[in-house]
This record gives sequence, structure tokens and C-alpha cells, in this order.
Amino acid sequence: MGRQPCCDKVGVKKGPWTAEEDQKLVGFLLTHGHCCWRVVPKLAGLLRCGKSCRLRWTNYLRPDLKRGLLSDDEEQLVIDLHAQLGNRWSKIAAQLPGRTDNEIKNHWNTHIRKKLLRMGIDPVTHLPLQEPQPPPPVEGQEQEQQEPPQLQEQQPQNDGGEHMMENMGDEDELPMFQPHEITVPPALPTAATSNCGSVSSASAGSASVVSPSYSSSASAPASAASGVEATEWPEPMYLFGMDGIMDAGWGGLFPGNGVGDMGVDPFAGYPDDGFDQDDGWM
DNA sequence: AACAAGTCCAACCGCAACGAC
DNA sequence: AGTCGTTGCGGTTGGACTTGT
Repeated sequence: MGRQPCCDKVGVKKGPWTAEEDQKLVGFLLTHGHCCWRVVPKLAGLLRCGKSCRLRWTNYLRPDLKRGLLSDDEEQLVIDLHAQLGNRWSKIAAQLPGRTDNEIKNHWNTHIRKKLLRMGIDPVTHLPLQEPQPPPPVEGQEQEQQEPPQLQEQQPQNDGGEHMMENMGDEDELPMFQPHEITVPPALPTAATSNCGSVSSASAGSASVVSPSYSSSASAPASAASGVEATEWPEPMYLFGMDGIMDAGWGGLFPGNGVGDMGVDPFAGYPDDGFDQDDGWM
């Protein structure tokens, strides 16, 4: 059965998003939410495929995103989580409020990976690179590294490695974040942030999926939480002027606030009490 | 100042998973 | 039970930007 392409290839714009497109998308999502991503671009007047819209929103436009480099604590947490979860970026992102899987993945590939290599640690196995690299694996015999080994017994050889793994033993002590624990920056529109500022979308869907028995290093919570406290609107919001959105009736988007009667809470799906990943924000 | 090399990250692609029918 | 449609996820890429020569 041929899969239907996510979008018609003709007449669909690709490449970097413009401020105008961002504005359209945010404006639409804020006023209507989305019934399904496939129709979002049509209704929003965008020549994009739904998938592209979802990605843009998830990775860049969501109001609850933190921007900027990962803090040391966050980085450490990513390393710890990667040791446990492997390349399950969405699961890892679920532990870092305000961070997206894409962002973490990028940071891993550009920073952490190299850092670990420099420290003599295999970024895949998180084990020390003791010997010279083995000859290239024979085809089809690539090491089955689907599940990274548990690291309880790891003994990194150098200081860096030691630092890298220093928190591994404390995992059980990490409290999981609950949406209600995350504070909202006072400067932001309360309604908006109370819905969408609570958990990242990546986290949104996956947070509840992550094994409850799993919790990550002890070093992370404070910083992660504080990071969320510092959550700011992504730049594009400013670029096209949040005032405009506000003026256009931001406050009215959230009936619960009693400020308006749009009838739809664009962030109703944001998981403050269980977001269904598959249904999205229907 | 100009060019090359390296780095970074937003965005795309394709597959898998899941729910609805 | 099987098919179809939608979304989520992870890998990869392209181009803008930065740094070095």
C-alpha cells in the first residue's frame, strides 16, 4: 500500500521559515489549536506540509522552549541519560524541560560527542576507549549497540570521564518533574504559559512514557527546573511581535481565563495532566 | 581583506508506531 | 484482523555562520 506522502510535493514550500510564516503558524495555532497537522497549513494559509509545521512548532516556536546552549548540568544530564537510553532523544528531552529532542541531538553530535571522545570515552558505549580503534566492522556486523550497557560498573579512566559519570549512582534520587512544579515566568502571559510552558512537546508526549522506574542524575533537577523558570519566548515571537498576537486576542484564547471565548484552548493538549502523544492536540 | 576549513543548527526524510475504522 | 491515516522519532543534510590562515 503506497503510503500517502505527508504532503503534496508540488506547491509545498521547503527550507527555512520566514518570520511571516512563523507568524501565521503561531497565530493559527494560538487561535485554533490544531485538529490535525495535515490541515494546519491549509487553514493557516501556509504553503507547507503539516509535518513541517509540526516540526517548526515543536522545535522552534513553542513558547516553552529554552534557547541557548545547554548548561553544564543539562549537559551532564544528557550524558547520563544517553548512557541509559541510547539515542532515544525524545526520551532524553523529556527529562529536560524546555529542550527539544532535536536540540539535544544536535548538541550531542556537535559538542558532547566530541567532548567524550577527547576524554577517551566512547560516546556510544560510554566506556573508556582503551584500545586503538578496532578495524572497521565487517559489513552487517556493526556492533549491536541498540541498548547501551548499564553503567554501574563503569570506571572512567581520566578525570573527565570521572566527572562525566559522577552522578550515575544517584539516579534514583532525581525527582521527576511534574508540570505543576514548573513555575511560570511572571512576565509571560499566564494562561499561555500555564498551558504550554509546562512541558516541552517532546517531553510532552514522551514524558509519561518514560519508564517510571527511571530517573536521571541528581544534578539535573535544580538546573532544569530553574531553566524552565527562565523560559522565554523564542526569538521569532519577538521578531514578529508578540504584542501583535496579544493584541489579536491572546488573552481571549483561553476561555478558562475568562478573557475571551474562542472555544478552543490551543494548548489544551499540552500535558499538564496527560497528553496523548498520538492524538496530539486534537 | 579574502579565502578555506570547521562548526553549528534548523529543517528534511523516511520509517515505525499507533489509533480509527 | 487488516487497512489506512496521522504523528512521533531518529538519522541526515544543507547552508549560514565562525574561526583560522
